[in-house]
Amino acid sequence: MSKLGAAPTLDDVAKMAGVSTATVSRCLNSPDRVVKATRERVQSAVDALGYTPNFAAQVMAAKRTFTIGAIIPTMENAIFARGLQAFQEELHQHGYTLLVSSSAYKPDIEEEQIRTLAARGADGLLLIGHDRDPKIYEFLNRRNIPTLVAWSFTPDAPVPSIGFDNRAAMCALANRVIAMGHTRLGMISGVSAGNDRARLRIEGVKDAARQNGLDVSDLTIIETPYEIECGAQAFSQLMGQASHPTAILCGNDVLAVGALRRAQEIGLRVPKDVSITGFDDIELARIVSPALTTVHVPHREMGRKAALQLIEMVEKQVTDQGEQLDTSIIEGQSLGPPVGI
Amino acid sequence: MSKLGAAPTLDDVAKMAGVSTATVSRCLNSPDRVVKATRERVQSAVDALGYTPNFAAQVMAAKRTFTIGAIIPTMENAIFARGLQAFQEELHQHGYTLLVSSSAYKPDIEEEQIRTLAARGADGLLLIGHDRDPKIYEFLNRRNIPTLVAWSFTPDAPVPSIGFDNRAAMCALANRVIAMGHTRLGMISGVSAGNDRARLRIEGVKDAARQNGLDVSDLTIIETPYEIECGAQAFSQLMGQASHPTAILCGNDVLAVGALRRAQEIGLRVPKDVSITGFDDIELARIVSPALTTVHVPHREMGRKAALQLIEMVEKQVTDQGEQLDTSIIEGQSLGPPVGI
DNA sequence: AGTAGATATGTAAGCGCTTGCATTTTTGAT
DNA sequence: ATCAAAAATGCAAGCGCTTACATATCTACT
Repeated sequence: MSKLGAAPTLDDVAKMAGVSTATVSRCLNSPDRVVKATRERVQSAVDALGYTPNFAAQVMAAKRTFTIGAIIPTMENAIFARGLQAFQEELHQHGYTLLVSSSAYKPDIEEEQIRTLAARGADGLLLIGHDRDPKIYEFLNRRNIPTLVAWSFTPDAPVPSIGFDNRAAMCALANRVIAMGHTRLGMISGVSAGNDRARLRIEGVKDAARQNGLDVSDLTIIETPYEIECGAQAFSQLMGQASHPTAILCGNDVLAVGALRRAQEIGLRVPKDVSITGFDDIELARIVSPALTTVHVPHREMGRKAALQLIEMVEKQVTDQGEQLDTSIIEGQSLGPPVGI
Repeated sequence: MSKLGAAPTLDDVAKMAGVSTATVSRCLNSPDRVVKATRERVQSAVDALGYTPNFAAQVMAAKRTFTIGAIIPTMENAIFARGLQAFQEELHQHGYTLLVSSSAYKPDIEEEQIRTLAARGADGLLLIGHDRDPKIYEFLNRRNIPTLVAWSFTPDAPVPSIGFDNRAAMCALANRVIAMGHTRLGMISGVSAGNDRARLRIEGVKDAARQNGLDVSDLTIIETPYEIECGAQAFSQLMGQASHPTAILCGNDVLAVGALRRAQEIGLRVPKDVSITGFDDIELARIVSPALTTVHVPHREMGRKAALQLIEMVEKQVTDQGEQLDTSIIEGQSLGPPVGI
């Protein structure tokens, strides 16, 4: 018997069952290669000892971890929660474990975490968005770690992606806003540096402006971290302008909720006095009143498909193109026609 | 040089730098035990090769992972997010990595995850609440894995805890409600089986009722999962009763938001027609209107202190009692005096 | 009964790292 | 210069597991 406080090992089980460690290992990993009587003897030794395989040792010997790493920008709000949950569930179905960490939208932290996950032997990696130092892609490539990007689909990026067209989605929403009669648009965007989703959503608004003959230079865009309070501040800033916008497109629902709250605080009626739109369609968007008009993103589907594709990449060593998912516009009550001028 | 696609090893670095693997290891782990010239030579080999230590091998050899595991009931809503974030930050400060998984409030999943984390060599574990199969505590004890419970403080439990007195906190809130003049109380609680927080909060409401001479058997309590929609349904159910409550205490803010939304959907004004209270003081509580009257829990402080204490348990092999934190009542606009009968 | 072929089990070589101990080199006091 | 003590480095034994290969045992025929 091993020392107290130390976990029982394969060896302990083997001794107790009167077989070799190889047999115990086989009982656990490919039971059909072991005759029933032995298997049962081993099983009861396992139970008696409360044996659990040592993960590190398994990894060393088998060179597989059945672990997938995911690095998301934040856990503080719900943007990634639903998609990640679905991702996790699908992984679990296939016998994989998910390791999550969040980078707080900081590129250097993300890089450190990618290295950590690599060191921990992640069989594959899920990252959010494409924008990052090319050296990271080199590293991943050299290490031969299958990597998939989610929340943003771009066909010819260094790694395949599964997501949606942020630019087109935001453009569609902006077109809807303009079709309502708005000509003075404002935008509260997330910080676009190193964030392709934010960058593309800005482009989408600009596309719509151009398509409708609006002057793009009239469009005021404020970039700010994805936090409710920041959305509120940006809203004040936009509305403080001499000729303030009649509709404000927000880079995501969190910012939109901040803007909405501030609007109500300063006595503006939404959408009567000002329209506000979001992006993502997180639960929050439907809870506030008026409910947000926003872009629905198929989070669960994205998470599930990302898991399936990543597993395929890991197991088959193939790399396909990825997949583009559709978004749709959710009609809330936060968008209406402009009143007066 | 090792095979392509394989990570460089200590050996590769050692060869390139012309030293032994022991020296390379020391360079990385206790640089002061190596003379400067050597250290620099090794460092450049490390850089040139893009070497990252293999985590599994480190764990096997050193028997330490510098990893702390945490199992929380859910990531779907924000209840644990802030506390966990603080926990993580503090761990990071001390060189530890956090491994999180969520059990979806299912005891068997939690047990499996505890075993998984143990197999992965977690140096310590953070669990939420005390209620679980005693066998789990035996297992943890046998394996000698320092464990701390958060979100609920109970002095004489199997493992130390850092949290607050759920019962007293809820009792204080209920007293406040009763002091407003409410006599017909309803409660929408989380599922109390295997959840001491939920159970104690129910007790807290009962305590307050008794203290004020109300008939406890009049108190209708509905148990339902912690989801917005469930809160909404429970609200309908409570208000459908012949003599419905004038104030509804919810087991947490998520349920309260569901109740609030349903109230508004069916045209009840809060707090004029019915008062609603929450628990936890998550961001959501302040966003809805009217803002919730709720119990503030010092999430960040709890997370931070949990990290510090757990690290101490891991490093010093000591086990102190834990700590009780204070809660306070946040005055929102969802609680008011009852109107009419 | 005898034997080829299949099936079950054992043997032992690593996987990449840390670390106690042995050895070599440096240091500094004589 | 000399030598003991201190500092730097090397050697090699594991850590607990998987798995290729070797060996033993069992089938089902002739």
